[in-house]
Amino acid sequence: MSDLLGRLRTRGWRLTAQRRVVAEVLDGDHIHLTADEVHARAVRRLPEISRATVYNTLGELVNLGEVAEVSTDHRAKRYDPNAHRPHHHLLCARCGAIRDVHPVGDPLADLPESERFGFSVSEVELTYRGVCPDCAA
Amino acid sequence: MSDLLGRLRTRGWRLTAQRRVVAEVLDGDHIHLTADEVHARAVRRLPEISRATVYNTLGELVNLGEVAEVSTDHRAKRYDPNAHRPHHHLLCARCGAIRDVHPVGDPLADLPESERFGFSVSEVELTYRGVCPDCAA
DNA sequence: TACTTGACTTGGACTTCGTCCATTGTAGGA
DNA sequence: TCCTACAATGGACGAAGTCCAAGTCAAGTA
Repeated sequence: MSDLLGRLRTRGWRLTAQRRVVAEVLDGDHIHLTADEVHARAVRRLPEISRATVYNTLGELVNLGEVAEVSTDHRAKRYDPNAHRPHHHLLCARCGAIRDVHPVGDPLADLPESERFGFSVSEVELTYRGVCPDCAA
Repeated sequence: MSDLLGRLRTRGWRLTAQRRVVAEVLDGDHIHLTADEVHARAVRRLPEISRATVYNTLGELVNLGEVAEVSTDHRAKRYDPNAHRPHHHLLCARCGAIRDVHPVGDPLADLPESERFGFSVSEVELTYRGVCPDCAA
């Protein structure tokens, strides 16, 4: 995620105050925010920024592969700035907390040809569910 | 899923026309329906059934472990009556089609203790994404 | 069989998350 | 500095899902 802005500029991204702020918010250690949380934090730095712009910008960042969307069932989608290092997610069924995890092995290789039904499979998403230490206490 | 109704009755479920219809709809080969699709099909058999009842009933079936919820990112949740035989999903990024698949190996075992961060992990959900033969054509 | 009661259903209002669009603003090249 | 195509705005809209007060009914009891 570092030097995200530089990378985007070379791809022809027009650099506006709003986009800069959204990128900065994601770049913090506030990981896995919802769009509304991103908006709330963005507003602290740029009070006039609109929800629509936050959604637009997040959508573009996802398309560009700079940010990953995570659907957790816990209502709103979350945005994960750690899109460059492949990883999966571990989430707490009680409070919705998310952690990035790195399982060993390659789940893609575990899907035999006979189980692919003619699909060209390109991606795997692995979500572990459990109870986090705080909620277990 | 067979004899679902019998199983539910022994668990103290009150058997109403509405619940019976929802169970029947899921029991068909129409797999992975959204709540609205379930409602649409239920209405064909029982015109007065309300959306709220469909949502309630689906929620109960999920709690009882008879039906699994699948979040596909493609907007609405889908309901999978095949909850008794563990499996994962393969879905088409273009049209949203879903298939049940059975990868080899156990992804739970692939998450080392050091990557569990104190969570008690109990479940894994594995989603393969790709393009189905129809959409590739 | 009729009665009773607590569980179930209803439908409409409401909430949340997200998209759309016409208008206004502005980044960055000439 | 000026132009213009791209971006931002905000308010209306839409889809998915939840909530609730009032009415209904399954099934246990007599």
